[in-house]
Amino acid sequence: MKLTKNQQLVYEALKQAEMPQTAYNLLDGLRDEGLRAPPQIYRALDKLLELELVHRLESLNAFVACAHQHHNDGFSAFSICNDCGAVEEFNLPQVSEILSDWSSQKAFVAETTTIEVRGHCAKCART
Amino acid sequence: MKLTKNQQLVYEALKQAEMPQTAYNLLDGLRDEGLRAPPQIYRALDKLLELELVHRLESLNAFVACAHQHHNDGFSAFSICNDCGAVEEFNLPQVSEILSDWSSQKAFVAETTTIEVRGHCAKCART
DNA sequence: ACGAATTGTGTTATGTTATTACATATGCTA
DNA sequence: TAGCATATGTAATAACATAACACAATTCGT
Ligand SMILES: [Zn+2]
Ligand SMILES: [Zn+2]
Ligand SMILES: [Zn+2]
Ligand SMILES: [Zn+2]
Repeated sequence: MKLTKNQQLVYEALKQAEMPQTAYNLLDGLRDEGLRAPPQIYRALDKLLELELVHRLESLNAFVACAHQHHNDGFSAFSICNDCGAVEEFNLPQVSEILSDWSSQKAFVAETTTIEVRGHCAKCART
Repeated sequence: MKLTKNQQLVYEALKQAEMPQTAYNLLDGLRDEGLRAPPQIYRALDKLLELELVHRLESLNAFVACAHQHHNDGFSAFSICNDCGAVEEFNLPQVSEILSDWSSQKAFVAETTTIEVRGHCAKCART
């Protein structure tokens, strides 16, 4: 799967970043590369989300590169520290399983499932 | 627990509504009651969220009244139809359990956990 | 009952996030 | 090489959320 220039720029920027980035963060960081307007960022993000190379953190309005090799099941789960902003992506097959079962029962056709656990990371909780 | 006038207005509006409402939807609906500016809505919502009488649907930037009697575990889960916008709140204790275990292992202190399953409801998927 | 502290309110202005609309360009394929 | 789908650049605008300030109401200890 070949990414276009803007898609690569945004993807690389997200992989470099150690923290979630908003669209406007990304835009600021990529001005030198010639990106100048929000749609350029959002369009690249749309494609990357579709490919699941990137996830959107709904509760932060921010984006991260997928921490795993590549998945295409539409499931993602994160813990997010309210103090330092650290984010960790995790995968709990049991949870996916239970949610799939629930969907089947309800005849709901799931496309994407997002889990966001907000609180305090080990480091911040210690203080 | 006693709600103030604005909090009651917003809460009632959300309970009446059969669909998730954005803050600006609520504002429009409550102009006749004297509410005129976004902060009045957002402040009421903040309080209602804190009491968990209301939930925020992160992926929609919208709000719903809690479908359950009252819970205070910070945990909520929804299915959201991308076609008709219908939302269903559900509760899967097993999932809460697994996520709690994961948090414990990671020494992550969870405050609120949100699950949003997006896709197509039974009715919309049939067509 | 009094004053202080806290909480809620009303309002204006502003900040942040995301999309619409339209013109142009690029790459593929019939 | 014409047509089509996809990508890009740009300006303008829409949608969502908060900051800051003045004032009113409520709570609580004395
Ligand atoms: Zn991932
Ligand atoms: Zn932290
Ligand atoms: Zn609830
Ligand atoms: Zn539906």
